[in-house]
Amino acid sequence: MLAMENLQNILDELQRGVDSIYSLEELKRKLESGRTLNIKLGMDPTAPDIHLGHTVVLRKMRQFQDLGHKATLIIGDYTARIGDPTGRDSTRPILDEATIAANADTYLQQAGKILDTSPEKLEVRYNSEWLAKLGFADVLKLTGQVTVGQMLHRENFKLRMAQEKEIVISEFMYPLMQAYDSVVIKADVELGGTDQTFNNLMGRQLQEKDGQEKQVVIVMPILVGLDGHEKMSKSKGNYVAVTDEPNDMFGKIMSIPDELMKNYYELLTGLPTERIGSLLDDKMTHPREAKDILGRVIVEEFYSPGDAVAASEEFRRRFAENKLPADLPTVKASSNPIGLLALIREAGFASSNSEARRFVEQGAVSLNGEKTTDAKATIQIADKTILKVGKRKICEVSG
RNA sequence: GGGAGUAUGCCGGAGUGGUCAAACGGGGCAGACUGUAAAUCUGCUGGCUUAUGCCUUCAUUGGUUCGAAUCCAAUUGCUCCCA
Repeated sequence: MLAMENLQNILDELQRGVDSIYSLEELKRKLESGRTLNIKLGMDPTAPDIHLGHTVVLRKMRQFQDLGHKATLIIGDYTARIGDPTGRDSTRPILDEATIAANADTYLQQAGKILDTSPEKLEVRYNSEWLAKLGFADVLKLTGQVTVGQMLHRENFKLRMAQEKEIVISEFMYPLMQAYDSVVIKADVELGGTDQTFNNLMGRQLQEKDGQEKQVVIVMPILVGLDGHEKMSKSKGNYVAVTDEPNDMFGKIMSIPDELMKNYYELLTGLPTERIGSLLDDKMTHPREAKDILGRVIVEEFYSPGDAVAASEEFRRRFAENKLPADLPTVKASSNPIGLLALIREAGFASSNSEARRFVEQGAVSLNGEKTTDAKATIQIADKTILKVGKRKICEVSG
Protein backbone atom coordinates (compact mmCIF):
# COMPACT_ATOMS: atom_id res chain seq x y z
CA MET A 1 0.00 0.00 0.00
CA LEU A 2 1.37 3.35 -1.00
CA ALA A 3 1.72 6.09 1.52
CA MET A 4 -1.02 8.67 1.13
CA GLU A 5 1.38 11.51 0.50
CA ASN A 6 3.30 9.58 -2.06
CA LEU A 7 0.12 8.68 -3.89
CA GLN A 8 -0.89 12.30 -4.06
CA ASN A 9 2.44 13.18 -5.66
CA ILE A 10 2.03 10.43 -8.19
CA LEU A 11 -1.47 11.56 -9.04
CA ASP A 12 -0.28 15.11 -9.48
CA GLU A 13 2.44 14.02 -11.86
CA LEU A 14 0.08 11.81 -13.81
CA GLN A 15 -2.38 14.62 -14.21
CA ARG A 16 0.17 16.97 -15.61
CA GLY A 17 -0.56 18.18 -19.12
CA VAL A 18 -3.68 16.06 -19.20
CA ASP A 19 -6.81 17.33 -20.91
CA SER A 20 -9.21 15.21 -18.90
CA ILE A 21 -9.48 11.97 -16.94
CA TYR A 22 -12.46 9.62 -16.67
CA SER A 23 -12.24 9.40 -13.78
CA LEU A 24 -9.67 10.58 -11.33
CA GLU A 25 -11.34 8.70 -8.49
CA GLU A 26 -11.05 5.43 -10.35
CA LEU A 27 -7.46 6.05 -11.25
CA LYS A 28 -6.72 6.70 -7.63
CA ARG A 29 -8.34 3.43 -6.63
CA LYS A 30 -6.43 1.49 -9.23
CA LEU A 31 -3.15 2.99 -8.13
CA GLU A 32 -3.96 2.25 -4.51
CA SER A 33 -4.50 -1.39 -5.27
CA GLY A 34 -0.78 -1.73 -5.77
CA ARG A 35 -1.26 -3.91 -8.86
CA THR A 36 0.77 -3.55 -11.99
CA LEU A 37 -1.66 -1.72 -14.21
CA ASN A 38 -2.15 -2.53 -17.85
CA ILE A 39 -1.90 0.70 -19.82
CA LYS A 40 -3.28 0.60 -23.33
CA LEU A 41 -2.39 2.69 -26.32
CA GLY A 42 -3.70 2.10 -29.81
CA MET A 43 -1.56 2.64 -32.85
CA ASP A 44 -2.69 3.12 -36.39
CA PRO A 45 -0.50 1.00 -38.66
CA THR A 46 -0.84 3.41 -41.55
CA ALA A 47 1.17 6.19 -39.99
CA PRO A 48 4.56 4.92 -38.93
CA ASP A 49 6.45 8.19 -38.81
CA ILE A 50 5.98 9.79 -35.48
CA HIS A 51 6.41 13.41 -34.54
CA LEU A 52 6.30 15.46 -31.37
CA GLY A 53 2.51 15.40 -31.42
CA HIS A 54 2.52 11.65 -30.90
CA THR A 55 5.06 11.93 -28.15
CA VAL A 56 2.63 13.75 -25.90
CA VAL A 57 0.73 10.54 -25.33
CA LEU A 58 3.88 8.43 -25.40
CA ARG A 59 5.41 10.53 -22.66
CA LYS A 60 2.38 9.93 -20.51
CA MET A 61 2.75 6.25 -21.17
CA ARG A 62 6.37 6.43 -20.13
CA GLN A 63 5.36 7.98 -16.83
CA PHE A 64 3.23 4.97 -16.09
CA GLN A 65 6.03 2.63 -17.06
CA ASP A 66 8.41 4.41 -14.76
CA LEU A 67 5.91 3.88 -11.97
CA GLY A 68 6.17 0.16 -12.60
CA HIS A 69 3.17 -0.37 -14.84
CA LYS A 70 2.98 -2.23 -18.11
CA ALA A 71 2.32 -0.67 -21.48
CA THR A 72 0.30 -2.57 -24.03
CA LEU A 73 0.59 -1.23 -27.50
CA ILE A 74 -2.19 -2.32 -29.80
CA ILE A 75 -1.38 -2.34 -33.47
CA GLY A 76 -4.71 -1.73 -35.15
CA ASP A 77 -4.07 -3.91 -38.15
CA TYR A 78 -7.66 -5.11 -38.27
CA THR A 79 -9.19 -1.76 -37.42
CA ALA A 80 -7.27 -0.22 -40.27
CA ARG A 81 -9.69 -1.88 -42.62
CA ILE A 82 -12.25 0.72 -41.69
CA GLY A 83 -11.53 4.38 -42.02
CA ASP A 84 -11.42 6.05 -38.65
CA PRO A 85 -14.34 8.45 -38.71
CA THR A 86 -12.15 10.90 -36.84
CA GLY A 87 -9.97 11.45 -39.81
CA ARG A 88 -10.75 12.83 -43.18
CA ASP A 89 -13.27 11.06 -45.29
CA SER A 90 -10.72 9.46 -47.55
CA THR A 91 -10.92 5.73 -47.68
CA ARG A 92 -7.66 4.16 -46.88
CA PRO A 93 -6.18 1.27 -48.72
CA ILE A 94 -6.14 -2.04 -46.93
CA LEU A 95 -2.57 -2.73 -46.06
CA ASP A 96 -0.99 -6.07 -46.53
CA GLU A 97 0.61 -7.87 -43.63
CA ALA A 98 4.16 -7.11 -44.61
CA THR A 99 3.49 -3.38 -44.78
CA ILE A 100 1.73 -3.40 -41.46
CA ALA A 101 4.57 -5.28 -39.84
CA ALA A 102 7.09 -2.88 -41.31
CA ASN A 103 5.07 0.13 -40.15
CA ALA A 104 4.73 -1.31 -36.69
CA ASP A 105 8.47 -1.88 -36.62
CA THR A 106 9.23 1.68 -37.59
CA TYR A 107 6.75 2.92 -35.08
CA LEU A 108 8.25 0.87 -32.28
CA GLN A 109 11.71 1.95 -33.15
CA GLN A 110 10.70 5.60 -33.03
CA ALA A 111 8.38 5.29 -30.06
CA GLY A 112 11.27 3.57 -28.31
CA LYS A 113 12.91 6.96 -28.02
CA ILE A 114 10.23 7.74 -25.48
CA LEU A 115 8.98 4.42 -24.19
CA ASP A 116 10.74 1.85 -22.11
CA THR A 117 10.89 -1.07 -24.51
CA SER A 118 12.06 -3.74 -22.14
CA PRO A 119 9.81 -6.80 -22.54
CA GLU A 120 8.41 -6.71 -19.02
CA LYS A 121 7.38 -3.08 -19.52
CA LEU A 122 6.01 -3.21 -23.03
CA GLU A 123 3.83 -5.67 -24.82
CA VAL A 124 2.84 -5.34 -28.46
CA ARG A 125 -0.29 -6.95 -29.84
CA TYR A 126 -2.09 -6.94 -33.14
CA ASN A 127 -5.84 -6.67 -32.86
CA SER A 128 -6.45 -9.01 -35.78
CA GLU A 129 -5.45 -11.67 -33.25
CA TRP A 130 -8.92 -11.51 -31.72
CA LEU A 131 -10.99 -9.44 -34.12
CA ALA A 132 -10.46 -11.78 -37.04
CA LYS A 133 -11.92 -14.62 -35.01
CA LEU A 134 -15.24 -12.99 -34.28
CA GLY A 135 -18.23 -14.49 -36.03
CA PHE A 136 -21.27 -12.58 -37.12
CA ALA A 137 -23.07 -13.59 -33.95
CA ASP A 138 -20.26 -12.15 -31.85
CA VAL A 139 -20.42 -8.94 -33.77
CA LEU A 140 -24.17 -8.78 -33.28
CA LYS A 141 -23.69 -9.21 -29.60
CA LEU A 142 -21.23 -6.38 -29.61
CA THR A 143 -23.48 -4.06 -31.56
CA GLY A 144 -26.30 -4.97 -29.23
CA GLN A 145 -24.52 -3.26 -26.41
CA VAL A 146 -24.56 0.20 -27.83
CA THR A 147 -27.45 2.31 -29.02
CA VAL A 148 -27.61 4.34 -32.18
CA GLY A 149 -28.31 7.39 -30.08
CA GLN A 150 -25.04 6.88 -28.29
CA MET A 151 -23.16 6.49 -31.50
CA LEU A 152 -24.69 9.59 -32.95
CA HIS A 153 -23.63 11.41 -29.85
CA ARG A 154 -20.12 11.24 -31.10
CA GLU A 155 -19.13 14.68 -32.20
CA ASN A 156 -17.95 13.72 -35.63
CA PHE A 157 -21.13 11.80 -36.40
CA LYS A 158 -23.30 14.51 -34.94
CA LEU A 159 -21.67 17.06 -37.15
CA ARG A 160 -22.02 14.98 -40.26
CA MET A 161 -25.65 14.24 -39.49
CA ALA A 162 -26.29 17.93 -39.13
CA GLN A 163 -24.59 18.58 -42.44
CA GLU A 164 -26.43 15.71 -44.02
CA LYS A 165 -23.16 14.10 -44.91
CA GLU A 166 -22.71 10.46 -45.47
CA ILE A 167 -21.99 8.06 -42.64
CA VAL A 168 -21.22 4.50 -43.53
CA ILE A 169 -22.49 1.92 -41.09
CA SER A 170 -19.12 0.23 -40.82
CA GLU A 171 -17.85 3.44 -39.33
CA PHE A 172 -19.92 2.63 -36.29
CA MET A 173 -17.78 -0.44 -35.92
CA TYR A 174 -14.60 1.49 -35.47
CA PRO A 175 -15.25 2.61 -31.90
CA LEU A 176 -16.63 -0.82 -31.11
CA MET A 177 -13.58 -2.63 -32.35
CA GLN A 178 -11.27 -0.36 -30.50
CA ALA A 179 -13.37 -0.73 -27.40
CA TYR A 180 -13.37 -4.48 -27.76
CA ASP A 181 -9.57 -4.38 -27.72
CA SER A 182 -9.81 -3.00 -24.21
CA VAL A 183 -12.09 -5.84 -23.20
CA VAL A 184 -9.73 -8.46 -24.55
CA ILE A 185 -6.59 -7.15 -22.98
CA LYS A 186 -8.39 -6.04 -19.82
CA ALA A 187 -6.95 -2.55 -19.95
CA ASP A 188 -6.77 -0.59 -16.71
CA VAL A 189 -6.01 2.67 -18.38
CA GLU A 190 -6.29 3.80 -21.96
CA LEU A 191 -4.37 6.76 -23.25
CA GLY A 192 -5.25 8.83 -26.28
CA GLY A 193 -5.66 12.27 -27.74
CA THR A 194 -8.84 14.28 -27.47
CA ASP A 195 -9.91 12.98 -30.86
CA GLN A 196 -10.04 9.48 -29.41
CA THR A 197 -12.17 10.34 -26.40
CA PHE A 198 -15.34 8.77 -27.68
CA ASN A 199 -13.67 5.56 -28.76
CA ASN A 200 -11.86 5.21 -25.50
CA LEU A 201 -14.94 5.85 -23.42
CA MET A 202 -16.68 3.15 -25.41
CA GLY A 203 -14.09 0.77 -24.00
CA ARG A 204 -15.32 1.56 -20.52
CA GLN A 205 -18.83 0.71 -21.50
CA LEU A 206 -18.02 -2.63 -23.09
CA GLN A 207 -15.81 -3.62 -20.22
CA GLU A 208 -18.60 -2.87 -17.81
CA LYS A 209 -21.05 -4.98 -19.81
CA ASP A 210 -18.45 -7.71 -19.76
CA GLY A 211 -18.30 -7.53 -16.00
CA GLN A 212 -14.81 -6.08 -15.88
CA GLU A 213 -13.51 -3.16 -13.95
CA LYS A 214 -13.76 -0.15 -16.25
CA GLN A 215 -10.62 1.30 -17.72
CA VAL A 216 -9.63 4.81 -16.83
CA VAL A 217 -9.45 7.02 -19.85
CA ILE A 218 -6.76 9.65 -19.89
CA VAL A 219 -7.13 12.18 -22.64
CA MET A 220 -4.12 14.17 -23.75
CA PRO A 221 -4.43 17.44 -25.62
CA ILE A 222 -3.59 17.61 -29.29
CA LEU A 223 -0.30 19.33 -29.91
CA VAL A 224 -0.46 22.45 -32.03
CA GLY A 225 1.91 22.46 -34.99
CA LEU A 226 4.79 24.79 -35.75
CA ASP A 227 2.51 27.27 -37.47
CA GLY A 228 0.73 27.88 -34.20
CA HIS A 229 -2.75 27.15 -35.50
CA GLU A 230 -3.40 23.70 -36.77
CA LYS A 231 -2.69 20.43 -35.08
CA MET A 232 0.71 19.00 -35.71
CA SER A 233 0.57 16.61 -38.60
CA LYS A 234 2.76 15.25 -41.28
CA SER A 235 0.43 16.22 -44.09
CA LYS A 236 0.40 19.83 -43.02
CA GLY A 237 4.17 19.91 -42.82
CA ASN A 238 4.07 21.70 -39.48
CA TYR A 239 5.78 18.99 -37.53
CA VAL A 240 9.01 17.97 -35.89
CA ALA A 241 9.76 14.32 -36.55
CA VAL A 242 11.43 12.38 -33.80
CA THR A 243 13.98 11.36 -36.40
CA ASP A 244 14.85 14.94 -37.36
CA GLU A 245 18.53 15.79 -37.04
CA PRO A 246 19.43 17.86 -33.98
CA ASN A 247 20.00 21.02 -35.99
CA ASP A 248 16.69 20.74 -37.79
CA MET A 249 14.86 19.88 -34.64
CA PHE A 250 16.32 22.84 -32.85
CA GLY A 251 15.74 25.19 -35.76
CA LYS A 252 12.12 24.19 -36.04
CA ILE A 253 11.56 24.83 -32.37
CA MET A 254 13.12 28.26 -32.71
CA SER A 255 10.61 29.11 -35.40
CA ILE A 256 7.47 28.50 -33.38
CA PRO A 257 5.38 31.49 -32.34
CA ASP A 258 6.11 32.62 -28.79
CA GLU A 259 2.60 31.84 -27.62
CA LEU A 260 3.23 28.21 -28.32
CA MET A 261 6.08 27.91 -25.86
CA LYS A 262 3.86 27.40 -22.85
CA ASN A 263 2.08 24.56 -24.57
CA TYR A 264 5.32 22.93 -25.70
CA TYR A 265 6.98 23.28 -22.34
CA GLU A 266 4.08 21.64 -20.60
CA LEU A 267 3.50 18.84 -23.04
CA LEU A 268 6.97 18.07 -24.31
CA THR A 269 9.29 18.53 -21.38
CA GLY A 270 9.51 17.19 -17.89
CA LEU A 271 10.61 20.49 -16.40
CA PRO A 272 9.04 21.37 -13.04
CA THR A 273 6.06 23.66 -13.23
CA GLU A 274 7.74 26.50 -11.31
CA ARG A 275 10.72 26.42 -13.64
CA ILE A 276 8.43 26.69 -16.64
CA GLY A 277 6.70 29.61 -15.01
CA SER A 278 9.91 31.55 -14.65
CA LEU A 279 11.00 30.71 -18.18
CA LEU A 280 7.78 32.03 -19.60
CA ASP A 281 7.83 35.21 -17.58
CA ASP A 282 9.51 37.64 -19.94
CA LYS A 283 10.70 39.79 -17.09
CA MET A 284 12.75 36.88 -15.85
CA THR A 285 13.70 35.28 -19.16
CA HIS A 286 13.95 36.80 -22.61
CA PRO A 287 11.61 34.92 -24.94
CA ARG A 288 14.47 34.08 -27.25
CA GLU A 289 16.38 32.54 -24.38
CA ALA A 290 13.30 30.66 -23.25
CA LYS A 291 12.89 29.24 -26.71
CA ASP A 292 16.53 28.32 -26.89
CA ILE A 293 16.18 26.36 -23.67
CA LEU A 294 13.06 24.69 -24.97
CA GLY A 295 14.90 23.65 -28.10
CA ARG A 296 17.79 22.26 -26.11
CA VAL A 297 15.59 20.31 -23.74
CA ILE A 298 13.76 18.71 -26.65
CA VAL A 299 16.87 17.88 -28.65
CA GLU A 300 18.43 16.46 -25.53
CA GLU A 301 15.57 14.09 -25.06
CA PHE A 302 16.07 12.51 -28.47
CA TYR A 303 19.83 12.84 -28.68
CA SER A 304 22.25 13.95 -25.98
CA PRO A 305 23.07 17.05 -23.95
CA GLY A 306 26.12 17.53 -26.15
CA ASP A 307 24.04 17.43 -29.31
CA ALA A 308 21.61 19.90 -27.80
CA VAL A 309 24.30 22.41 -26.97
CA ALA A 310 25.92 21.93 -30.36
CA ALA A 311 22.61 22.55 -32.12
CA SER A 312 22.01 25.69 -30.13
CA GLU A 313 25.50 26.99 -30.86
CA GLU A 314 25.26 26.14 -34.50
CA PHE A 315 21.98 27.99 -34.67
CA ARG A 316 23.47 31.04 -33.06
CA ARG A 317 26.44 30.99 -35.38
CA ARG A 318 24.31 30.72 -38.46
CA PHE A 319 21.49 33.06 -37.76
CA ALA A 320 22.54 35.44 -35.01
CA GLU A 321 26.11 35.86 -36.19
CA ASN A 322 25.23 35.11 -39.76
CA LYS A 323 28.13 32.75 -40.30
CA LEU A 324 28.35 29.72 -42.48
CA PRO A 325 27.00 26.44 -41.19
CA ALA A 326 29.56 24.01 -39.87
CA ASP A 327 28.75 21.31 -42.35
CA LEU A 328 28.36 23.04 -45.66
CA PRO A 329 27.12 20.77 -48.41
CA THR A 330 29.11 20.92 -51.62
CA VAL A 331 27.55 20.85 -55.04
CA LYS A 332 29.44 20.20 -58.22
CA ALA A 333 28.21 22.31 -61.10
CA SER A 334 27.71 20.54 -64.40
CA SER A 335 29.72 23.16 -66.21
CA ASN A 336 31.83 26.19 -65.50
CA PRO A 337 30.94 28.92 -66.20
CA ILE A 338 27.27 28.24 -65.68
CA GLY A 339 24.04 30.23 -65.84
CA LEU A 340 22.90 31.42 -62.45
CA LEU A 341 19.45 29.89 -62.79
CA ALA A 342 20.85 26.52 -63.77
CA LEU A 343 23.22 26.66 -60.84
CA ILE A 344 20.38 27.28 -58.41
CA ARG A 345 18.52 24.36 -59.82
CA GLU A 346 21.49 22.07 -59.72
CA ALA A 347 21.99 22.92 -56.08
CA GLY A 348 18.46 21.67 -55.55
CA PHE A 349 17.18 25.04 -54.36
CA ALA A 350 14.56 25.45 -57.06
CA SER A 351 12.55 22.93 -59.00
CA SER A 352 12.24 24.98 -62.17
CA ASN A 353 13.91 27.85 -63.91
CA SER A 354 10.94 30.03 -63.22
CA GLU A 355 11.18 29.39 -59.53
CA ALA A 356 14.90 30.10 -59.60
CA ARG A 357 14.23 33.30 -61.51
CA ARG A 358 11.72 34.36 -58.90
CA PHE A 359 14.26 33.89 -56.16
CA VAL A 360 16.82 35.95 -58.03
CA GLU A 361 14.42 38.71 -58.87
CA GLN A 362 13.20 38.91 -55.31
CA GLY A 363 16.69 39.39 -54.01
CA ALA A 364 16.91 36.06 -52.24
CA VAL A 365 20.09 34.93 -53.93
CA SER A 366 23.63 35.76 -53.01
CA LEU A 367 27.03 34.54 -54.14
CA ASN A 368 29.82 34.81 -51.61
CA GLY A 369 27.61 37.14 -49.66
CA GLU A 370 26.95 39.42 -52.59
CA LYS A 371 23.35 39.78 -53.60
CA THR A 372 22.68 39.01 -57.25
CA THR A 373 19.52 40.18 -58.95
CA ASP A 374 20.46 39.51 -62.54
CA ALA A 375 18.65 36.40 -63.65
CA LYS A 376 20.63 36.25 -66.84
CA ALA A 377 23.97 36.24 -65.12
CA THR A 378 26.51 33.62 -65.99
CA ILE A 379 28.71 32.59 -63.14
CA GLN A 380 32.38 31.79 -63.28
CA ILE A 381 32.82 29.46 -60.36
CA ALA A 382 35.94 30.07 -58.34
CA ASP A 383 37.18 28.10 -55.34
CA LYS A 384 34.90 28.28 -52.34
CA THR A 385 31.99 29.94 -54.02
CA ILE A 386 29.10 30.09 -51.57
CA LEU A 387 25.62 30.08 -53.00
CA LYS A 388 22.81 31.17 -50.75
CA VAL A 389 19.13 31.20 -51.58
CA GLY A 390 16.79 32.54 -48.96
CA LYS A 391 17.68 32.17 -45.33
CA ARG A 392 18.29 28.48 -45.08
CA LYS A 393 19.38 27.19 -48.43
CA ILE A 394 23.09 27.41 -48.63
CA CYS A 395 25.89 25.41 -50.16
CA GLU A 396 29.37 25.59 -51.59
CA VAL A 397 29.64 25.09 -55.32
CA SER A 398 32.61 23.85 -57.23
CA GLY A 399 33.27 24.05 -60.92
C1' G B 1 -34.86 1.92 -59.82
C1' G B 2 -36.33 7.26 -61.37
C1' G B 3 -35.05 12.53 -61.31
C1' A B 4 -32.08 16.99 -60.29
C1' G B 5 -27.53 19.25 -59.48
C1' U B 6 -22.22 19.59 -59.31
C1' A B 7 -16.90 18.70 -60.77
C1' U B 8 -11.87 25.01 -61.62
C1' G B 9 -4.94 25.89 -59.72
C1' C B 10 -2.18 23.60 -52.69
C1' C B 11 -7.26 24.81 -50.39
C1' G B 12 -11.81 27.71 -50.57
C1' G B 13 -14.16 30.10 -54.45
C1' A B 14 -15.40 33.56 -59.02
C1' G B 15 -15.73 32.90 -64.12
C1' U B 16 -21.20 30.55 -68.60
C1' G B 17 -18.06 31.35 -76.13
C1' G B 18 -12.84 35.24 -77.55
C1' U B 19 -9.96 40.68 -73.66
C1' C B 20 -8.44 33.50 -69.11
C1' A B 21 -2.69 30.79 -66.94
C1' A B 22 -8.02 32.04 -65.09
C1' A B 23 -10.93 37.50 -60.24
C1' C B 24 -10.86 37.29 -54.87
C1' G B 25 -9.56 35.06 -50.15
C1' G B 26 -6.55 31.51 -47.43
C1' G B 27 -2.08 28.97 -47.37
C1' G B 28 2.93 28.91 -49.11
C1' C B 29 7.50 31.30 -50.72
C1' A B 30 10.77 35.67 -50.97
C1' G B 31 12.18 40.70 -49.32
C1' A B 32 12.12 44.81 -45.30
C1' C B 33 11.75 45.00 -39.90
C1' U B 34 13.19 41.27 -35.95
C1' G B 35 14.69 37.13 -31.69
C1' U B 36 14.69 32.15 -38.43
C1' A B 37 8.83 34.83 -32.83
C1' A B 38 4.41 37.73 -33.45
C1' A B 39 2.35 41.97 -35.85
C1' U B 40 3.08 45.06 -40.11
C1' C B 41 4.48 46.49 -45.14
C1' U B 42 6.08 44.80 -50.27
C1' G B 43 6.50 41.26 -54.14
C1' C B 44 5.82 36.34 -56.09
C1' U B 45 2.82 31.92 -56.30
C1' G B 46 1.89 26.35 -64.13
C1' G B 47 6.22 25.39 -67.47
C1' C B 48 9.72 26.87 -71.41
C1' U B 49 16.90 29.42 -73.36
C1' U B 50 11.62 36.22 -70.57
C1' A B 51 9.19 36.04 -75.03
C1' U B 52 3.44 42.36 -76.76
C1' G B 53 6.09 34.34 -78.08
C1' C B 54 5.13 29.20 -77.30
C1' C B 55 3.37 24.82 -74.48
C1' U B 56 0.35 22.30 -70.71
C1' U B 57 -3.82 23.15 -67.34
C1' C B 58 -10.39 24.34 -65.38
C1' A B 59 -12.90 15.56 -63.73
C1' U B 60 -12.20 12.01 -68.42
C1' U B 61 -13.21 11.10 -73.59
C1' G B 62 -15.31 12.71 -77.89
C1' G B 63 -18.05 16.61 -80.55
C1' U B 64 -19.99 21.79 -82.14
C1' U B 65 -17.27 26.37 -83.41
C1' C B 66 -12.61 30.48 -86.87
C1' G B 67 -12.21 30.13 -81.39
C1' A B 68 -14.33 26.44 -75.34
C1' A B 69 -12.96 26.48 -68.36
C1' U B 70 -17.42 28.32 -70.65
C1' C B 71 -22.01 24.98 -75.57
C1' C B 72 -23.38 19.45 -76.69
C1' A B 73 -22.84 13.98 -75.74
C1' A B 74 -21.03 9.92 -73.18
C1' U B 75 -18.15 8.30 -68.96
C1' U B 76 -16.58 8.71 -63.93
C1' G B 77 -16.83 10.80 -58.90
C1' C B 78 -19.70 13.62 -55.37
C1' U B 79 -24.37 15.80 -53.46
C1' C B 80 -29.58 16.09 -53.08
C1' C B 81 -34.79 14.62 -54.04
C1' C B 82 -38.44 10.72 -55.09
C1' A B 83 -39.07 5.16 -54.68
